[in-house]
Amino acid sequence: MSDDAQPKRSRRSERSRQAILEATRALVSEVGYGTVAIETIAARAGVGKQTIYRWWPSKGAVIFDAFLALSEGTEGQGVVLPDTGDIEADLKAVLRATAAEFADPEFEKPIRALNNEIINDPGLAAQYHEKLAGPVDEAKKERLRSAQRAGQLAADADLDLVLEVLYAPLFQRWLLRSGPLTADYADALVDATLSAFRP
Amino acid sequence: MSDDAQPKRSRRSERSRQAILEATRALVSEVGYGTVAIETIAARAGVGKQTIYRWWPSKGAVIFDAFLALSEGTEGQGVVLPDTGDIEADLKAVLRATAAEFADPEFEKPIRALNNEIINDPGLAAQYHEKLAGPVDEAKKERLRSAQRAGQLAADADLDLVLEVLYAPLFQRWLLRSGPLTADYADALVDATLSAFRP
Amino acid sequence: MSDDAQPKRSRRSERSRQAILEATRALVSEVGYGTVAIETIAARAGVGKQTIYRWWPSKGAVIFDAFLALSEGTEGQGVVLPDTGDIEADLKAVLRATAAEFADPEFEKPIRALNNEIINDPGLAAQYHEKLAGPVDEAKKERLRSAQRAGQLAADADLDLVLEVLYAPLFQRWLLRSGPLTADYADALVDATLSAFRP
Amino acid sequence: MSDDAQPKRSRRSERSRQAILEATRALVSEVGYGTVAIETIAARAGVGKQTIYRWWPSKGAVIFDAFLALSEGTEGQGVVLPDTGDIEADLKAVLRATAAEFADPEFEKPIRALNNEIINDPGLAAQYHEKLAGPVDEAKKERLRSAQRAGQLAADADLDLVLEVLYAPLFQRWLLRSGPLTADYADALVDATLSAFRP
DNA sequence: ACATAATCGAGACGGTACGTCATGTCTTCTC
DNA sequence: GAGAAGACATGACGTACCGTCTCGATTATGT
Repeated sequence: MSDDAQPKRSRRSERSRQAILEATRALVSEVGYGTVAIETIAARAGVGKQTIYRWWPSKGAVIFDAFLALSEGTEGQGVVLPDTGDIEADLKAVLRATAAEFADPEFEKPIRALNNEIINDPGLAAQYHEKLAGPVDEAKKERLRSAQRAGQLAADADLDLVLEVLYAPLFQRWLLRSGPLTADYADALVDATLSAFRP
Repeated sequence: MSDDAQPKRSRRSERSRQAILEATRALVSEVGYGTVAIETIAARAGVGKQTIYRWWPSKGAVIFDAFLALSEGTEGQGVVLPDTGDIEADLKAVLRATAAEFADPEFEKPIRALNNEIINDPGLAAQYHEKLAGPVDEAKKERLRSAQRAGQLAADADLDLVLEVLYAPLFQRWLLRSGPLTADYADALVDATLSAFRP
Repeated sequence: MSDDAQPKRSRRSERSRQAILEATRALVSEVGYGTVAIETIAARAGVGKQTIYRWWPSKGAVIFDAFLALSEGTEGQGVVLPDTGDIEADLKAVLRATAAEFADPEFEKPIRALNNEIINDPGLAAQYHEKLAGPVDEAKKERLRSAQRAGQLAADADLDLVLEVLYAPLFQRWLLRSGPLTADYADALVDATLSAFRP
Repeated sequence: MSDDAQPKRSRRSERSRQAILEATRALVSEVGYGTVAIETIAARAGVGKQTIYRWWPSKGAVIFDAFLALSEGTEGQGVVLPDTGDIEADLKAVLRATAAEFADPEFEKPIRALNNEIINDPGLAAQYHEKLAGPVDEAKKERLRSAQRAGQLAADADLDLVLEVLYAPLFQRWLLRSGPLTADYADALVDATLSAFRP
């Protein structure tokens, strides 16, 4: 997508790349996924259409890269979850925050746009897991491992499964709009999960 | 969606309606969601475009109705889950079947198309919960209630939550392609869920 | 190009057709041939591009039709050349007028555009001879026949050849800009032609 | 066109210049005028686009130069027409040869391309008359002068006019495809011309 | 003999127009 | 009067070239 193998080899214009990603981010927030046209992105970025087609294979790839660049800037080099020693409290804090983020109408359109791309393009899904979800999940699993060491979680629990039981219901509710994303709901999910994977 | 209050009042052609829904189903299976054009549906159904626009507000609504009609035909009037008295065995059977269905490439495109509509259109989401998910979920909850009565599940468990913990991880794996949908995985989900909501 | 075989059969919009031809005429006069874009014609005519592509196979065909329609309107049903009985005087009058028309910068761009199309498209050339040049040439030949009857022109002269000897030098001078188009030059051409085909 | 006053001053690559003209000639023959793109010429010539833009002001200029170079190579330093003492026979031979050349489909596209440039670009037209048509016309007029001296042509005939009456009808027939270019036609033109300018 | 600057190949860039496709509306004619 | 057929204005698609603009990498002098 955005190769950095031989960084000096390409004559690609960094200026244009940034402008395109920035315009994409703005437009996705404004009008949502389906309505974003490549022509509009190009116009907004002050760039020829060909410059987009030259470097990205599809609209989805541009949108994905826009988010990728955003998160790269945001995270710095790593994500760490709070570790107060109380796994229940820590998870509830994190899950409540996630629920709140999902509930924020501000994030609605961009996150939906991103998910739309991932859902319909296996290639982007792979990228998503590698570049975006992967590091975050690893941080979460690190916190769970700490809980295992503290005897708050079964030592033999499959941490990927734990994460799914914890987060998938929240994600599904948000995606399918099948229920409210309240703090209570977040708490209930943590309770259920910890109950399922008790030592 | 397209139902009138007075069912006999409309001069609508049932013949055309069926042809449209059938053509929609076929085309979604063949080419996937994004590529289905209303023009193509009309041509395939041997119907004027206006006949589609007259009765459905959007492409999503047509696709949704196509599935709705399908399931109405399939279900007859109700869904019942097996009840051997062993909730664990019954759930594993059901969840394995669901996992297998998701894994079947035959169902891939239509189900993804349906979800696509639901995800991006709140109105369709509501319809989905009312007409499609609702009855099925009710059947599942009936089986869970039976388990509660049998003392295999906490009497005060929130059955909606139980269903989410059970199904959402499977749904998410499929949607985001984040992992394989094996029978073992289905079993693990049942185990975790029952462990979480043990009496 | 513009079939009139079954006039009632087509659902074609006469309004759009006229608007397109009118816009084409205007644009050709304004910017010349090479610069006229189909997009611009469509925009000026308040018409979708597809409406142009639906009815004309090429830009050249549109331009040609624009002129065709113009001349159909102009001519009414026939062209007649003056016949004072003096072929030399009559031809000089006509040829001077033609030279003056060619020299008029106002007609420069449109006529060059038309010739451009004819030169590069054999199909349009055929149409040109049938619909535009044909009737005019016939009128000219009628005058020549009158001169033959009056004994001012060889009775066995090939009238097509006479017309070519008379007009082609003028046309070539104009097209290749190889010399001035004066009244004297027109006179000299008439003299040479009459001299060549004297009885 | 691209010649400098001081021939040794320029660091221009003769190799590239030749490659460009050669590629242009080949492409014009293959695809005709309208379709030749500068990008294609550059690619075919193995040359950067800028090298073309640096030395020629327009596509027309390149095409024109391609022909100019060709004819310079062909002619050597001068053109001479046959002079057997019989002007009629000599002209018929020459005009038949010209008609045959025009009729040769091999020459169709290149000559049409050249004329296209000349017709639409006054600057190129001037160059054409000076560099290409001029010398040839001078040779033709030299033969006509010889005929005048031999009393086969009016001594006061305007030789430019004679040439036009002789050649323009042929040129026009070819350009507008208004008739066949036969040997008989060539003969008829010579007859008419000589008849017009008899002493 | 070599530094130095013009020229070269390559090709990315912001653009314009292309010809195609699908949208949703409107019109015409048929059953 | 609903329906099939399909023309219409609109507007995005992805492609082809335009003419300009860097990029190193050769040349080819002219001190």
